[in-house]
Formats: sequence, C-alpha cells, structure tokens
Amino acid sequence: MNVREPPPEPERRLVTLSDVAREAGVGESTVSRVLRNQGSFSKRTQDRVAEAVARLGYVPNRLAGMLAGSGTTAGAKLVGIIIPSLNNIVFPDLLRGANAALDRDGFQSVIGVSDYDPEREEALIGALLSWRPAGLIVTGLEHSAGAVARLRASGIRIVEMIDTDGAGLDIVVGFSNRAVGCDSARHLLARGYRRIGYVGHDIARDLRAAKRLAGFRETLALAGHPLAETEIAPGPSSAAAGRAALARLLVRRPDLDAIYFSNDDMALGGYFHCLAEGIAVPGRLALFGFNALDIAAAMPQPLTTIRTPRLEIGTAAAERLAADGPAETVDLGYELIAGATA
Amino acid sequence: MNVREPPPEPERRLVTLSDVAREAGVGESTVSRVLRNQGSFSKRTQDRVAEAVARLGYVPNRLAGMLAGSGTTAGAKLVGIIIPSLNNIVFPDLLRGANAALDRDGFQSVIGVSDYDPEREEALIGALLSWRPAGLIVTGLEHSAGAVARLRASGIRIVEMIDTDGAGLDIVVGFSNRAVGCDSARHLLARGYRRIGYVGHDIARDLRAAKRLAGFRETLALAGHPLAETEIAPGPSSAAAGRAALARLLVRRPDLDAIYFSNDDMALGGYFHCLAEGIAVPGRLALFGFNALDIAAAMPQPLTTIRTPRLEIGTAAAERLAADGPAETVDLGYELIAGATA
DNA sequence: AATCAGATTGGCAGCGCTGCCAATGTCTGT
DNA sequence: ACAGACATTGGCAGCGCTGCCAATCTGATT
Repeated sequence: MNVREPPPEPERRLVTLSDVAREAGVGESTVSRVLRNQGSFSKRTQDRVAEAVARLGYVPNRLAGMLAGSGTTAGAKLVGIIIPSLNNIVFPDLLRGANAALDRDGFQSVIGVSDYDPEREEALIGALLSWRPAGLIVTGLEHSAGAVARLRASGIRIVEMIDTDGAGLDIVVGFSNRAVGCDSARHLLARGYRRIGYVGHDIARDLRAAKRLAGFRETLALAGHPLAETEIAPGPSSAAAGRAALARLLVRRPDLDAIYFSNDDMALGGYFHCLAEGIAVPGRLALFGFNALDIAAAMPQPLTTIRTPRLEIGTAAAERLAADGPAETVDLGYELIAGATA
Repeated sequence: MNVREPPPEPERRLVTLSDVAREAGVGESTVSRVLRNQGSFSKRTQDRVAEAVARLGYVPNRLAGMLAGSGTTAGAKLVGIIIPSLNNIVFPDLLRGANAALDRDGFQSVIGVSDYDPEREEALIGALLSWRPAGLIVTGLEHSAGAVARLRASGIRIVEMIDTDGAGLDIVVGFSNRAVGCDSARHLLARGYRRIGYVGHDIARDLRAAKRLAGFRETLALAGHPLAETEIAPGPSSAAAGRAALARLLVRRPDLDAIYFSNDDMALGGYFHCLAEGIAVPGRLALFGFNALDIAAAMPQPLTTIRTPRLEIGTAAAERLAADGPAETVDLGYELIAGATA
C-alpha cells in the first residue's frame, strides 16, 4: 500500500454547509431547511443530513445565517441588553429573567455594561446596533441626546427597564421608583419615626436612587417632618460604604431615629454598624432598605425593605420585545416587606 | 407644483456602506478603509466619508464585516464566555475583569449561563461556537465528553478559568481550590480548633467547592482531627441556606468548635445564626468562609476567609486569549484573610 | 522632461447562508 | 392512463462588508 501522507492541509478550512450538502448528496437549500426544521423534506433526507453533519462535525455559521436572513422575519434572532453594572445583584437578576424568556423564543443576547456612564451607554448602543439586533433592552429612562437619537433612528424595538417615572421611547417595563420612595416614607411615618435621615451612594450616577429619594423627601415634607439629614457615600453602593456613611451621619446627627438607605447593601452595612456600636434596632434607630436581597431576609432581624420584581421585569422586557405589541408602559409594582428593623 | 407624495417606501432599507460610498463620492473599499482606520487615505477623503456617514446615519453591519473578514487576522474580534451562574457575585466579577481586557483589545463578548448544568454547557458551547469566535472562555476544568470534543474540534483558543486542579485543554487561569481547602484547614488547626464541621451547598454541581472540601477534609484527617460532620444545603448557596444549614448541623453536633463554609454567602448566614442565637464567635464557634466578599469585611467582626483574585482571573483569561502564547496554566493564587471569626 | 517609489483609490470576488422560484417526484381521483 | 394537487428538491442571487490587486496620482529625483 502506498501510504503517502497527503500534504498537511495548509489551513484547515472550516466545514461549511455546502460540504455537508455534498457529503449527504443533497442540495444546499435542502440542508438549510433540514437544519432549521423549516419547510418540508423527507425523513430519509433528514437522516442523511443528520449523519453528514455528525460525520463532518459541522457547526453552522450564525454570522452568515443572520446576514443572509436579514431583512426577513426570522433574520434577526438577536437582542442587545445594556445594564449599568454587574456589581449590584439587581442587574444579573434582570439578565437572568430576560435570558430565560429570550432563550425560549430562540433569541441570543449580547450584553453591554455601561458603568453608569451615559457616554459609555451611547457608545454601547452604537456597538450593539451594529449587530443588527431585533431589539434593544436598556436600563432606565434617562439617556444622552445622542443615545436617544440612535435608538430612535434604529427603527427597532426598544425596551427600557426598571423605571416607569417618565416618558419612554417605546416599551417601558418596571415600577415607579418615586412611588417606592413615597411608600417607604409613609411606612416610617406610620410607625412614628420623625427624625429621619438618608444614607445613599453616588446619586448622580444612579438616577433611580435619586428618584426614590425625591419621592421619599417629598412625602416626609408634606407630612411636616422633613428629611433631617443626608449622607452620601462616594462611589458605588456596598455594605462597607453604608456602614461608614451611617457612622459619619450619626456623628453629625445622633438624634436621628430612622434611616432610609439607598438600597439593601447600604442598609446591611448600616445594620452592621448598629450591631458593632450596640445601637438598638429598631428601638433606638430604625433601618429601611430597598431591593429585598436574599441576604436581608437572613439577618437576625429581617430587614424592612422593598421587594422589586427583578426577574419578572427581565422576563417581561424580553417577552415584549419578541411579541410585537404596541408601545406601552408596564408597571410591575413592588412590595413593601415589613421586617424587624423598621 | 405637482407635489405627489412618492409612494411610501415599502420598507425602509438600512443605510449600507455602498450608500455612504455614493454619498461621499468615493469607492466602497475607500469607505471601508476610512471606517476601520486602516490602510492609507487622504485627509480630504476621510472628511468626506465622515460627513456622509453623519448625514446618512450609517451604522456598520458587524455581521457582514465579520463574515467577510473571517479567515483573516482581524476577522474574529469576538469571544464567547460561559459561566455557571449570575447569582453568585463571583461570576459577574470574572466577567467584569474579562470585559475590561477584551474591550481594550477591541473584542466583543457573547456570554452564556450554564446554570451549573454540564449538558446546558455543552449546548452553549455549540451555540457560541456558531458565532465563530476567536476564542472561548469557560469555567472550570470539568466538562462533558461532548463538550470537550467540541472544544477540541473547534480549533480555537480555549481558556478555562478559576480552577487549576487538573489538566486543562489549552490555557488555564485560576488557583488551586484544593490548596484553598488545605490552607483553610491548617489555619483552623493552628488556632486550636479540633471539632470542625462543614456547611456547604449543593456540591454535585459546584465542583470547585467539592475540591476545596476534599483538600480541607484531607488536611484535617492527616492532622488527626478528621472532619467531624458535614451539612449540605440543597440548592445554590445563599445566606438563608447557610443560616438554616448551620442551625441543623448544631442540633446534631452541638459540640463543634469551628465551621468551614463553602463560601462567604453561606458563612454570612451562619454568622447571622450565631448572632440570633447568642452563640459567641469565635469563642464558642469559629467561622471560616471563602471568597472575601465586600460584605464580609463590613461585618461587626470581619469574616475570616480567602480572597480570590476574581477580577485578575477574568483579565488574565482575556489577555491570554488575545495574545497567542503557548498553552499553559496560570496560577494566580489566593490570600487568607485572617478576620475576627476564626 | 522622464522616471520611479510610494500614496491613494476603485473594482470585484467572495465570506457561508437563506429566500425565492422553478423543477422534479408522488399520490390522488376520474 | 392522465391531469391536478401537493410534497420535495436544487440552483442561484444576493445579504453588507473585506481582502486583494491593479489603476491612478503625487512628488521628488535624475
């Protein structure tokens, strides 16, 4: 036997659909139909194609598929998602919800993280748009003028998640952060707290937190017990920031009897401060958070907080994108969790 | 004037590169070169193109670009990342690290979440491979046979993150979970703890936690103080699960003097249990975690735990993908944080 | 004024797949 | 046995962009 090694292929070309067609002894379009399980073909053809695919280890090239299919219905099975951060568990939750629904409808998602920076968001919108997605899911209602222009011009479905306080571009899914602030204030007032402070994180970046604070502040003022003092930690929210900020605040205002935190992370830090300093909660100082993290429920005294439907928001956003209903605002509400800290 | 509305364009075609070329009065390849800032062109041409792009609101189609450029160097500026979960802050941290480095090198990432399910991981590998990425970043060293076959067959760069205990396919970036377990055990032994228990979460799914436990258990046994008892919470790790599991464990073994937790979330729950039950930490019971979450440092008594270089792992993984060095294992180590709980 | 290297530029063939349409094959009923 | 209806199938023109190569233009040089 003349076993001469064939010259090593200079560059292993990837298996293409047309290789599969040849191997299976059928036409390209037939393979395409079988692979996408669309149109009609015989069982026999299907088997042959399946065999050829397995034998060749064929992996379809989605890039080519999407390009060819662009302009048509099935073309763009892709959506872009922009979230401000991955640090805060809130956003991964939104992603999980969205991904679950997206998967069901056969969509792939490409995500971008803006770091709470409007300019970066605008750049990301451009980048994601260049994937020619069927839709874009963004966070919040506030965007740079350029971002809005791009979103508008794209002509695709846009979903703005989380916040319903304002006008949306297309579909809006979330809850009213303002109302959360108001309800939080009402709860504290109802429990008899009167000298109330606020501990938050960098609010210039987190507009939703700012809206909650606005609602909170206004409700207190209306009730005749205006917000006594605020303390803003620089940087993103964290337990450490919350703990340090509460410590600073109490130095200035040791008379406060309740604290509204920008979120549970901050509140947890505040709680730790109280534990460390022997400040009785809620007897001496009440604590109120936001987001209902799992961890807040496991505390010795469950944190009083607001449960937000994060997964549901993600899911609803994805579903609204896929379906093509009218532009609308979907308010998924929230729930006040009366824990033991306020 | 015969102002007859032209028939409304039946379907607004998107602006393409060739529209830009016409508008700018230059050839397509020229526009392409200018847009990618590659090759040479005059300042004048550049301005004309820029103008035309702005006037038309042109957004390049990455799909087409990548398809056309496939096979060439600059072709695949894309990497796929597969992580097991978004719930655990560890993985978002890895993503952040990777994204930062990837952005710098002009790569886009497509991510997939496997939910700790090997089959789902295999399916995701297929899905991501169909984007024809330049490389794939996956989590851990254990994959289904099918997954390994696909990864091998793909011929692209593979990075396995987090775990270095075992053989990798190509590049491995992480630390030794086994060694973490050993060091954790040594620390507890050195501090004089002898009746040590373990509280973990569903270990069949989290293989890294299993490796830590194995190292931990072995070290204790070698020292003549074998692990006294374990309690495994069903489901994923969480503070609530940790709190409940520790409670159950202490009913069976009230004599234990130290607990090793599968991670900080669980440990935090354990700490809450101690606070709630008035169990002195570490006097009556010592607690040891894993991961060094921010929150663990903010506790009244900082948690004794292991700091893992999560961001660095993500960054290193991404860098190794982009560069094309040899297959290798990069051990980024870890650090024992001696807190106040053990 | 002729020459030549280098800077600019445009044309065009694909990249791998899908949509469209015409060409077969298959199975009824009459 | 034959038309008509439907099930299957293959060919081929793009989708929008990039790589390659040849054509043209620019100065500087001899």
